[in-house]
Amino acid sequence: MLIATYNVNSINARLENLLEWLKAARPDVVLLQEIKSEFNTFPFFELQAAGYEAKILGQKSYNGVAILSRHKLKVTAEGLPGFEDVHARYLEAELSAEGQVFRVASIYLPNGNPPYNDPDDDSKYVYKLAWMDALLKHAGELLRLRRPVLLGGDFNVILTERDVFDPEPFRNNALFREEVKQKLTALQYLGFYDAFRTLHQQENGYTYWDYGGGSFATDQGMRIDYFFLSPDAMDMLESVEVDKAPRRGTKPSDHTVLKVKLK
DNA sequence: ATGACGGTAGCATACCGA
Repeated sequence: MLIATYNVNSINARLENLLEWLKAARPDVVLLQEIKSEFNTFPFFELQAAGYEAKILGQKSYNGVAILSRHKLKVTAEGLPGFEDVHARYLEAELSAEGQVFRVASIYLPNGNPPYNDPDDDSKYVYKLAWMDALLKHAGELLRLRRPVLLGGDFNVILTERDVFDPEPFRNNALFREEVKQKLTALQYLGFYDAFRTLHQQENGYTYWDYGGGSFATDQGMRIDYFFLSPDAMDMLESVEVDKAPRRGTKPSDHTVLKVKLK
């Protein structure tokens, strides 16, 4: 059972890249973020031809999340339960595979910049913190299912100093401020595991490299895409890896794929 | 902190992102 997460930075701009990667990697489930598409512009037919059913929470121009699957999906939440949101950032579904019932969520956590040290505009950072509080609350509810739960996506948080090429310029950045690091750490105190870091202590695990300045070539990236697994999912974990192939080709997303393999 | 760079909307240039 192979489950991947990928911030595509527009599903339509990335369709060729995505189809090529699906064909090569043959994942069972893919969590997508920043599809930048609403229902009527989403490439359902192309993905279906590739073998994938798609459920989406779309939005015109910005944001938007989707779940692709080779197994039948049942949507369990469109948007974070209990949180009024004007953005399409959370889609959750249930699927049965290999005699197990899984719960997966595709998460596009708000960026939050500029942070509230900018007196002119604190709204985006305040929104990010509120969004994370709602995620923590709902994550606790998901744990009580006692099922394998996989929360995957672009969390827009650099968890620790080793998760970025140079922590210094980011000290006051909304991706690296103490409050957001604490809130994502709290997800782990609840009982979720940072799948990649649990299995890999040495690799940097970067999943994002800025388009500019040759940052991919020099590996000046950051680890901001994650899989957080419930204990029941963790028991099934076989491997986690960053797949850099989608970041290499022509017209790539600025993110790449993170994938987990379950027994 | 800012800009480079890419995507979207829509037709020139502004907004968004991490």
